[in-house]
Amino acid sequence: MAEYHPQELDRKWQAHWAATRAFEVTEDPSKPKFYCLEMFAYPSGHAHVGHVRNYIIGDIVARLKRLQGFNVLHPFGWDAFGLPAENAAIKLGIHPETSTLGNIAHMKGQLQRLGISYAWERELATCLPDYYRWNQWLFTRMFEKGLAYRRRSTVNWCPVDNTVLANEQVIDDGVCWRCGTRVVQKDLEQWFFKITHYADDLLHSAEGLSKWPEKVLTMQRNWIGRSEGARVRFPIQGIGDSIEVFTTRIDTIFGATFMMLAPEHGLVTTFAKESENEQAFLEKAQRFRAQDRSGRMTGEVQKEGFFTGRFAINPFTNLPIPIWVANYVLGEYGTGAVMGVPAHDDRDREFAVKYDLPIKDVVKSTSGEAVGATTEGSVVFNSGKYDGLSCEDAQRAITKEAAERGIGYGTVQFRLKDWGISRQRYWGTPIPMIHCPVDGIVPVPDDQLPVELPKVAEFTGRGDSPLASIPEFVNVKCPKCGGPARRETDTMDTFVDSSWYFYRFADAHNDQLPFDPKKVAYWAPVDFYSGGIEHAILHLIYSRFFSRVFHDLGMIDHKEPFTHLLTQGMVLKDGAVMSKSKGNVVDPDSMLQKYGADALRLYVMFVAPPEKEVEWSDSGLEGSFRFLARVWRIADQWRDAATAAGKTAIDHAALSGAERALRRKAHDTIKRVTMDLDVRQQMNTAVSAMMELVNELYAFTEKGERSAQAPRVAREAIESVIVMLSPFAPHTMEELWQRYGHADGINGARWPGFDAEVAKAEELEIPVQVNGKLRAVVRVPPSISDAALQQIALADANVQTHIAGKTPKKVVIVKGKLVSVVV
RNA sequence: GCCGGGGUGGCGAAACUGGCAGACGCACAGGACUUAAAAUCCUGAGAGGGUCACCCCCUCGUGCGGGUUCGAUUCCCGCCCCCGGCACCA
Repeated sequence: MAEYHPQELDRKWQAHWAATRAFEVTEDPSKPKFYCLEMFAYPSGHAHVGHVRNYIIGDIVARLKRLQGFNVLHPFGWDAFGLPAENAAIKLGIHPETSTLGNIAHMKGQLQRLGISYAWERELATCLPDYYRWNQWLFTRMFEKGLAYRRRSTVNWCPVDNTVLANEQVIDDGVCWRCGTRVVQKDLEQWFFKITHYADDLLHSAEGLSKWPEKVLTMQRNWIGRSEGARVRFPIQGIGDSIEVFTTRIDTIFGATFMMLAPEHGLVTTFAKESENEQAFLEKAQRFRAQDRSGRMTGEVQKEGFFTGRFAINPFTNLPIPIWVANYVLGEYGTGAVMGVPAHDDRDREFAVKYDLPIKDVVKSTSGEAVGATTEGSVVFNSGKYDGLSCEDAQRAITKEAAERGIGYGTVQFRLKDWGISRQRYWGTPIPMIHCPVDGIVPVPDDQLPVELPKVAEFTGRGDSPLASIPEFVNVKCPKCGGPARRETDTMDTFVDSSWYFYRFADAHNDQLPFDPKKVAYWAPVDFYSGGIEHAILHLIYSRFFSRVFHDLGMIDHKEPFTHLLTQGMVLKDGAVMSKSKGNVVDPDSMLQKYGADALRLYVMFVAPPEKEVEWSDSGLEGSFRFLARVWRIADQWRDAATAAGKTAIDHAALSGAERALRRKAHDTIKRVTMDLDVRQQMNTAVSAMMELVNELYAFTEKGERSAQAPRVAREAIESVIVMLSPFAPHTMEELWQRYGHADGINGARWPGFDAEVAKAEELEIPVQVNGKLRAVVRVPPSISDAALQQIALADANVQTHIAGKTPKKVVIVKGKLVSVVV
């Protein structure tokens, strides 16, 4: 009897897979392709079981698809740029490259010890020049197309990390997403990607992402935030200028009794100059701006404002209305100015009541009552010739008039903003631009790429871009005029790196282009993508943006990069997400030493559906180990007889009852597991189905009557389990497969098929209800007629008791399912 | 406030199209094996009750209250609670 020693099997088969390059692939047009990908990893140093769950999920899918005959691309890489490495350099004096490459080596070892079937030859790390040069290449393409541009803008500045943060990186109450410090405002020249160019497409194409979680799509829709409305210009009384507002409620424009500017609005300084006390005016506006990110987002801040001294003319009533500066008007949304309609907007009402501004009702319900902010079943009044129109009709008609008069137009406004990508940091992709006093901004020519990161020795943590303090880096010749010029010293947001790495995997070593379009055409889009829900907006919108950019560059023919998205649930320990600081991290390596890789893999798949959060349980892991040992033992017990029995056809009719039952269970299990994995994506129930079959095998071995064909039937059942379980427990199953006489390795095996006839039950157990309550279960052959079934059901003693001599009013028979008697 | 997802035994969960609620596992209990224990194999178990010698039988039970239906964890209406996201976007 062979003992089950999983650690030995882990070593043996991992060495075998590496030696035979078992998971390396090339394009093969004769086979259907499957691109299986897990979100690549930030090399923090150590992966805990919360991280590895994702890789295990992906590996189950990859191995399953291989068994089903697909040519499977399953690569892995490293999101290797980023702040933590640079912060460590400042603190500990270790160069980011040293720590990053060290962390990568360690984590790669962890993944290999789990037996994840990656095509390691395609491994990439974004911090290496042969990757980030293509960020730079793409940046210059986007610059040429006007998709990358520079502008001065107010940015979120983290005083601890000394860097600009994207709006998306400012979380909760206006704090830095990494360090939790309160963000302040600062004006800087910044590079932007024009993601808003694709806002409508990103929104509408989301409808077609049928295999994405609804939750993610909703988050993206909210993020893009499309609003239909109109822009209208209000002339300023006394000067030739005007103020443009955006509104979704132009039907209420006759009720606009004041106007508000965001504190950032360009006219604020103009109005300040003509005020009595310019200094005080500007200070008040400045105070509002400071509230901006911090207080304003929590809703704690009260609505506040002050009168500018100027009036605008409502172009529809022709009445003058006061222009105020208000703290609740956002500078970066719409035009930074809004019309105040206190009767039909809750916020404006609050403001008007506070400052005693006039309130004029212009919308009422069809029955004449006051309506607040609703449009449904409402009509406008007090609105001149538009009186009596529904809100929707009034919107159309008033927009039309505004357009005809040349003072406005219907438009669509998005909440989505262009993506600021400049970072004043060292450990990122240098932005490939040169500032020339003669030629202005000049892109670095392709043949001078990559712009390599210099190996600076000192990290001071000062606020400036570290690259700015390296003269050899900064001082260059202008590519156009050859004169002295300065290099751009900012680096790119690391989300740039992760927005297209999945295409690079299709052609990871190309040194002419980011990828060969033909290779990407074969592999892309990604068929199965899994990762954390925390990337629902940022990474997954940016990637959709980049795929559109590549599409418009003519390099790919699809627009959506990920066909099927799975957001895996976190693994909790003691009710909390695992983290080093909480000290509740479960280290996969210690689990591997105790139970082997397969038990861990099986456990995380069995404990719950993949998208669900789970609480870590040592005894649950032990249970999975017990199951694998059980499979091992039953396979070992039958091995000699089963392999001797060969693979001759089974004479089903000649089997004993117990053998037929086992065979039925085996075929039914294949059916269930195939459905669960393929159609329903429910790995946990697939595992429990296999557990049932193994239990049945034990019962059969213990006491089933056997014919000469018993070993043949056992072999069929056991080999089915070996193959179906191999994605979950590849090391153990490879070993058993070999022990059952297969020299070719389980990679060469085929997913088992099932015989629907054999899988069918020989006898059905039909529940019988009387007045909706279960009263009996009758055993009948599947071929039974309704009439015969009814007769048997009614003949049952307990059924008779509950019918109590009455005549059934109705008998419902659902074929193969149940009999329901109504009396 | 708005949007999304949930609420089923002691615990993780399952129930596919409206058809035997709780598969499978964990923990627990009992038995076999053992000098003993561990491991292993087998058995039991939603709660309550009846007959209790057994086979069985009955009532209740999927957050709460209604409804549709022969029949509801599943569909409809109205609530409660939990988790996640968004939140002055005009």
